Amino acid sequence: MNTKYKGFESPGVTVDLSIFTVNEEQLKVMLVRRAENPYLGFWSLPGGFLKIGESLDRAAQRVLSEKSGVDDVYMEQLYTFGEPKRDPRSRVITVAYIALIPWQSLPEPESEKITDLTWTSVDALPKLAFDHKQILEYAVTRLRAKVSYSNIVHGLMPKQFRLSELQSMYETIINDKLDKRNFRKRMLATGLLKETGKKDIAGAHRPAMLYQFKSKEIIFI
Amino acid sequence: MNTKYKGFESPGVTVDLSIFTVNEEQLKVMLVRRAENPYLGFWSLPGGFLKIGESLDRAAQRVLSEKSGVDDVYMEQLYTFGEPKRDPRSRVITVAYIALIPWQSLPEPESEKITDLTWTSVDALPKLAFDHKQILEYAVTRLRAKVSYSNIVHGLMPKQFRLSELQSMYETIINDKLDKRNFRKRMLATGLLKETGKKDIAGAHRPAMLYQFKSKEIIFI
DNA sequence: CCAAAAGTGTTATTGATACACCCATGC
DNA sequence: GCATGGGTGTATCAATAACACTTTTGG
Repeated sequence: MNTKYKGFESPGVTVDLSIFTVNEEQLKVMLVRRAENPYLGFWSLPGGFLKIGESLDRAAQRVLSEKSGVDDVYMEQLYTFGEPKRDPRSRVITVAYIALIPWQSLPEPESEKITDLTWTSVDALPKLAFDHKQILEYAVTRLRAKVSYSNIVHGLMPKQFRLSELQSMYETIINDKLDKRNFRKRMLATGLLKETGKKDIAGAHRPAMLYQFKSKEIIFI
Repeated sequence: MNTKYKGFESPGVTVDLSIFTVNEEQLKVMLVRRAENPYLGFWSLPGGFLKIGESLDRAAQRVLSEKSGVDDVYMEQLYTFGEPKRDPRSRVITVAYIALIPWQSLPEPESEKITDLTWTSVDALPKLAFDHKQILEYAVTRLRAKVSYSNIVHGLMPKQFRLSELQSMYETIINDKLDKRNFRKRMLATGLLKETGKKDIAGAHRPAMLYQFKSKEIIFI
């Protein structure tokens, strides 16, 4: 039931998050299984109602933190979806956000929760509740576009990484191969990276220099 | 007063529009004078409450049409602003839109309305109600950015125009001078324009070819 | 003939792309 | 010594930027 506000019926307001990570060379998104109607049992984007004293960003942070157990990750508002019939119960508009979490930052899942939360490749999505498929497609489009004109991948990388890992991150998201020499040249030319002095000695091969981003800033390139 | 929805108090939802036009080589935005509290008498962005059966886009269209008398112009969602204190009465979130209207498409203002609606240069803004200054700054930033990587200026041009008028439009928005030869070369190279065959013979100078956009599509360049 | 805006090409610079081999390590 | 990934430079091509004069008209 919607209620009157200043003579206008007031819609419900939610936030919904497309929380991305990259693992096993796949772009994955967090889905949660709905525990109530409508769409009981369907997978959906994590979300929740806006609390009355809470900013939109803060509501998104709250949902992120509740579901992922992490905080202090890259997040941005995506778009606001407000078709009248998008929620069959009553009028609900949703402010969609994108969040990025490095796979290495995710806490181990508690085994009991494992059936109602999952990380799914964006190329193998199940049926989703509401208009969440549309929202997610929009989020993936934005993410893919932004990768090519910003250093937004920062939000998906661990603190320290090899350049080959960074390249793999780009390749996974844009779904294309890049030239190694050109990639390294371009990345180092941005001046956004610094060597850590450490070397990664895992594996039977020449050790790799580890890099990190100089700053958290997301910059258009 | 906000009211409960599913156990959550539900905020009010409005749409607010930054409606731009260009005239006298200035980027101008429509402001309306508030006729009620809060901010009685202040200038503000045109806006209104979302009606319960209405999509967000449609609400924005309605406001646009009511205030400007035009329809069928370029419009896009900008961002959703939801700080808890942005409206002193109670919780209201607003979905902001950008709209572009060619100056030539605007109907003549009726003289009685002239005191509560104005087109103001974005470089000479009065104090605005609510957080409308912040919203408008964000809108201007988006518009300026988008001009350089899309043909969004289409939304501000009349049906037919000289290339020098198109160049002037770009220069006004990005607030910089462009090289005439390079500009014309680049514009024609996009393939988005076509000659109309007509010539503009106004003024004591060589007549100019008139061009128009082949399609309404906004394209990233 | 003068003022005003229209129209037009070439060169230099910069950035993007294509491409193949040697290096350091673990086993 | 071999398999694995790390690391490096040059040549070509494409896009962008800089730059000045002639043309057509009205008055």
